[in-house]
Amino acid sequence: MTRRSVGLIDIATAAGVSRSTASRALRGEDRVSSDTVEKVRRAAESLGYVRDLRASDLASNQASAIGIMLRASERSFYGEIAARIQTVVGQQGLDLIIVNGGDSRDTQMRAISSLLGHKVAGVIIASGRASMEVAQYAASFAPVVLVGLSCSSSDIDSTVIDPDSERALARAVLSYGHRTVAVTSAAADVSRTLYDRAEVFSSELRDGGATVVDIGEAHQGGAQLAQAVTTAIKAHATAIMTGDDPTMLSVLEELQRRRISWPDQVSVTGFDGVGVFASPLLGFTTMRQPVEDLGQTAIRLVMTRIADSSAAARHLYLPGRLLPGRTLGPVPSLD
Amino acid sequence: MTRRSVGLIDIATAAGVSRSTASRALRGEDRVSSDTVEKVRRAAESLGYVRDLRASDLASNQASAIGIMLRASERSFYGEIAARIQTVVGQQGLDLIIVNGGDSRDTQMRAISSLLGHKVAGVIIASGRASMEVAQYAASFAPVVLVGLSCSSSDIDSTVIDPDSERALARAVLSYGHRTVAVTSAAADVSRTLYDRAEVFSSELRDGGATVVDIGEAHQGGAQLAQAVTTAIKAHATAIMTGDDPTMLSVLEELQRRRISWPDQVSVTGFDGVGVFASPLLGFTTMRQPVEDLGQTAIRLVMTRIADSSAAARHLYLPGRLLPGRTLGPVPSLD
DNA sequence: CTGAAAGCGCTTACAG
DNA sequence: CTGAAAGCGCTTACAG
Repeated sequence: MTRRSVGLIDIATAAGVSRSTASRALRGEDRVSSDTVEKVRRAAESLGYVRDLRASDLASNQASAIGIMLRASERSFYGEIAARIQTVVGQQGLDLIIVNGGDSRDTQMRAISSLLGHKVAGVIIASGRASMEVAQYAASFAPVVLVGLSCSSSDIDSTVIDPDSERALARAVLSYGHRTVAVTSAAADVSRTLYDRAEVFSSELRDGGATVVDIGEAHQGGAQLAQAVTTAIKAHATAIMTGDDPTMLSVLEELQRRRISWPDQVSVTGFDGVGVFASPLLGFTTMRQPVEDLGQTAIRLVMTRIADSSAAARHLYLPGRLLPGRTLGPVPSLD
Repeated sequence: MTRRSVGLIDIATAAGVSRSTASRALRGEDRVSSDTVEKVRRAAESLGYVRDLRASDLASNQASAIGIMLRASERSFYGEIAARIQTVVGQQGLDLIIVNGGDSRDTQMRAISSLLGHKVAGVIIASGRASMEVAQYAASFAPVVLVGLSCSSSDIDSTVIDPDSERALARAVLSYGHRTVAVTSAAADVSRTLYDRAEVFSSELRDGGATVVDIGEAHQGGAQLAQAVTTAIKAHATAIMTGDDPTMLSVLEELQRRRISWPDQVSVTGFDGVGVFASPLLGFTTMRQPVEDLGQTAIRLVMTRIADSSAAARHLYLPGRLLPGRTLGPVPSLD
């Protein structure tokens, strides 16, 4: 196993031309005789040449990658988004550098700096915990787009599910007659996304005449989750709306532990509806996020902004799709 | 929004030192007076300097990233692995460049070339469809480790679940009395992993006195899946062993469509057991892959090999954990 | 169509 | 402890 390091000089020599010409031939520029191109290509092929992208990008002042910051341990929703983005980015002939933002402002700052150090053409941030300060910092160096979390910045694009879809889910709960509804929430500085979502749920529920019970964070699992469920039960909530599917699953597991059945005793809804959670077999009532669209839109936004950095920021809302499922049902009749 | 481009010269000037000194101060080398370090750091801070990693790596002949090739649309198992790897890589102060290998040898070759062009310190391949030829090619340039798929190459490390765990799952099926078992398979050139797994299942089942019915590929869904289930039923199989959880889910959905219940009419097993599939609420009988260990081991292997490229290749097998679930049960009694 | 030369933004012996 | 200079592997005006 030889670790060769064949450079441009090597193939230029082999082809009997200058480095300049070799470079031009390899990059497929015109103004190079087809003979030369052929010779150079052949030499590159046989010597196993692979262009050093770092040097190439440096010399030509280009970027061959775009960066994405996410939280490795985040719910699969962001993972799905990342997968779509990866595909689209690849089709554009770019590479994806992925960094783990982690939970704190500091780790996110480091992650972003790393991305910027690689001189990425643009930065995509996909994490419910993203710090706006970090996003703003990144935006002073490169085009930034937020996906899966909204913002109103004038120089950061964003794309996120339409709040109307969140409201639609709340209305679905109302339509089954629920008038005391528990809603999981999150501290704004922990997850802006979950915080906002809880707000939207709550206001829509109240508008529909329901009493909303804030049962706090439940997405952490453990004692907090048990506490949240207890609070919901004590308040005689007939439905529990969670901010994402994993939380819904945890709630259901907790209910099962307590021998409380659904949807006859209590209804539960989730959010995201990606992967397994969308399975009709499992029958979860949830809102499917438009992951494909979100991913593609994110790339489109960042590409547009790379092309024209002075364009006004755009904030695009994409509709979700309600998955009816079987975890939401009518209010239990008082016997 | 100003797109600044502050270079080493700028901060050297601001600090009143040479670029050499500025560079050294920023890199935290000794032999620099603490005054100078302070001045330079301050200047860098205030000017918003971010070191160009491309230039830095180029000049110092170092690599600041490692690369991973996977298939974006692959089952979540690989996604989970990637997430763990991302975390560990970050802890090592490296960045992760992720490329989509796709299905064909050609797309994989391009993906790998791109990684090599970025001069990554090592390459991790995590895709059931990975071409060995491509892996071998990569290995002639950088340390390569395969994760989630086995190989016996002498210059490519690998880490994968222990086949004993696959056998254990087959024995669990046998222990419930099943003697006619359907097994999904895959063409070796489509997914080496699934192909091998089907082989292991089959041989263990036969050793246990069971008749094995090869019902072909079912992980594609659609007509092929329906056909596979039909074949299993016609052969009077009392259990169906699938190669991964998503396939198991598809099979269950198909069974439900046909009003066939489990495990009383037919048992079904999956494989991977990550994320939602491990939920006791859902109760799938599957084998949990040691994703955390696989991810960490992959990094460890690649790091070791970066440090000593002449080390003999290591192939590490990690044990899985049987998740009992409720999709596997006793053979239905003949009424 | 091709080549010599300057330069991309850094690092690092070498000399002081 | 610090600086001038060479060099990392490319690209690209500029001149021919």
